[in-house]
Amino acid sequence: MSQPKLPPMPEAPKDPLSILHDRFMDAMRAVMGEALPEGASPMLAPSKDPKHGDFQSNGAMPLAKRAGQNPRALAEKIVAALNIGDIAETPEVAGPGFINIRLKAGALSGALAAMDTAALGVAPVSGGAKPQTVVVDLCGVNLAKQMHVGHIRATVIGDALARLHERLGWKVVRQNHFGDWGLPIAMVTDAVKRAVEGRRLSLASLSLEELEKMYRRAQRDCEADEGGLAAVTRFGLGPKAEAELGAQVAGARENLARAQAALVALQSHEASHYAVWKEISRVTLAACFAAVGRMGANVTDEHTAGESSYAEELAPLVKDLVDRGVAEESDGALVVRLEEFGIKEPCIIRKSAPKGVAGGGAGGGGVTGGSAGGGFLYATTDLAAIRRRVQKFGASKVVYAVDGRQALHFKQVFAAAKKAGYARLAGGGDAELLHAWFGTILGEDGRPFKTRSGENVKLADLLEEASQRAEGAVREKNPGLPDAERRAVAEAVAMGAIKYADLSSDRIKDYVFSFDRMLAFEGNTGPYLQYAVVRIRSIFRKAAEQFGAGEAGAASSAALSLEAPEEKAIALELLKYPGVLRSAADACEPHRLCGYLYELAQAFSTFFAACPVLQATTEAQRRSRLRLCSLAGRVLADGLHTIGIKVLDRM
RNA sequence: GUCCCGGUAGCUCAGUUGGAUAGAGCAGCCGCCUUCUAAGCGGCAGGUCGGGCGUUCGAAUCGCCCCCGGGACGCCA
Repeated sequence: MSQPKLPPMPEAPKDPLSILHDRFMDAMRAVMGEALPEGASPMLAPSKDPKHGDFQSNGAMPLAKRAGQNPRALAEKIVAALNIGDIAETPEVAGPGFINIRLKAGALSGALAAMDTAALGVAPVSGGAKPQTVVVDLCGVNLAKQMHVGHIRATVIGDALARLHERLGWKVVRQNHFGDWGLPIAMVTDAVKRAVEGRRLSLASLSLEELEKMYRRAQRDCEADEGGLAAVTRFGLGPKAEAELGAQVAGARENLARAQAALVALQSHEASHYAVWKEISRVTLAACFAAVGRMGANVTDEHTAGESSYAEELAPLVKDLVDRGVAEESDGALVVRLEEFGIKEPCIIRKSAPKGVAGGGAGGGGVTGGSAGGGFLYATTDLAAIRRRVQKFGASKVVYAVDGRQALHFKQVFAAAKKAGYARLAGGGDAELLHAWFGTILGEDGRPFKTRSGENVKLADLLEEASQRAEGAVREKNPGLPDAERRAVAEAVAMGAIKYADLSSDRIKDYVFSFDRMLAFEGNTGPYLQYAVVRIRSIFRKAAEQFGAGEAGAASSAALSLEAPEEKAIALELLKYPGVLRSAADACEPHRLCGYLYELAQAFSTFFAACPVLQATTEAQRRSRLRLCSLAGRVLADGLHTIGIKVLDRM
């Protein structure tokens, strides 16, 4: 068959959209000459309604507005100057100045064949040069605490953003910013250490449940009810109340003092404290990696950088900021002022000196930070992290998958880092610092998702429940599956359902968590997408049975004929893939990819119902359709992999 | 009080630098399995895009003012 002549394609094939874009720019320049404004664009987009062709250009209208011309007349002029006869029919001008373009059948199949490569038409961002580095901050667990629903988003969104960048050829460094340092950590370390010494606890068999209880208790035991005591004394509520509160306050003060001593011991790596802390850390992370691994997120020990790993850097960092005049004193605290960034609230990097005991805070700077001030704060650690990520890891982009409530904090830290020069790139300019924030997971009552008793829902429990529910569903829908495969399928379906529910809506919004909806397996869900892949793979199994093992191979180079509207619709959908990936990564919005994959799956399902593949009327049609199935299947599988969802052969 | 984010069909959500008749899914109703997995497909019905004013050929989208909900606001992380 005669393929249309396309412009030379050295590396990645040019998709019809970028070809059209170039030709339109030429035509617009020809029509407007010098008057063509700087950022002018043909504003090409896929048409929403097939009646309006395959693509439309909306650029003539704004152009006419700025030039004070009649939009329709300008559109006509652009069309007259347009040279796209090789790939498209003569465009029509419609309405106030829309230009509708219909591709020639050969151009569509040619473009589709061009993207039928291992890379699926996706060119690496670096364009063959040395890949750029992006750091993705994700997961964010805390020592001695179980993961709960709140960690789903930081993990799943962060992992998806990392995968998106990897897919586009970035070098990705994942960083699990582990909350393993500071006074609260010292409290629980001290409590565990004493329990072990008192033989009430065995270090060898610590469980995270126990640790979490001890963490809460230790914190409570350090909270002195000073206000209560003052009130009791002032209002003379009796010696008994006074004595009870007095004892509470005295005990709390003692506990606090001991925790502060423990912090000092930890900072100097004193052996007995350090060993206990290390073991608590190990137990916490083991549980974290188990849960995260079950979800298929790639977060392990090598991606984990505890706050403790920055402890030694904080005092020199603060000194550096003071020496260079970046930080200044304010009410006894050290702050970086950010008015020049339009931020009123300064970034506090060291507390004012406490009246009584020294120490405390994230870094416990009261000890290592010298006598001039109090402890460091989490902003201090985050500044050190930016410095490490940009200057040591070489990141030109740092993405934080962290709860939206920290938006102001990150605004401050990003600005402070730039002011301090910690985000400066080797080649000049600052690294891009991006807070890819997300909203809260809500229960079906519209309030933050909690158990009936008001506790946080444990991540591990939630994953297990999803898996159980999915297994029931799989048993019902496909009773023929062997036990082992059924469990594997249920597991993949359950995790896919949870992750897709999280990724498929705009991350910035809160979303309502519902097992029933995500596991209904209907409509816009993870299982629907997995199912589309399963149906495609099933076709290929049957093809091998009916036509021999070589059939798939024969189809892979078959001529594509896109006659049925359902075939054409898939083709147009497939061609969007590279652009969607790029836009999702640029905006750090995985839901753009999810929406696309859902539309592709829908296009496939419609095709599946309308166009017999194995029962096609001719061998040529069968092979063309098989090739279309193959492409759809590979894009779906690639896209699902890119958002971290497993693909199955059967379900 | 200041600032940030939301408000789109009964419910859950999409809606690309302003573009054509605002789209899906669920729930409801009507069809479709002797043919590749019906976890599917086709169709019907469902909307003052929170409200108002403005900008213009054109506004869910941009500007201003309100209303409602959530969140953050210097020594917690």
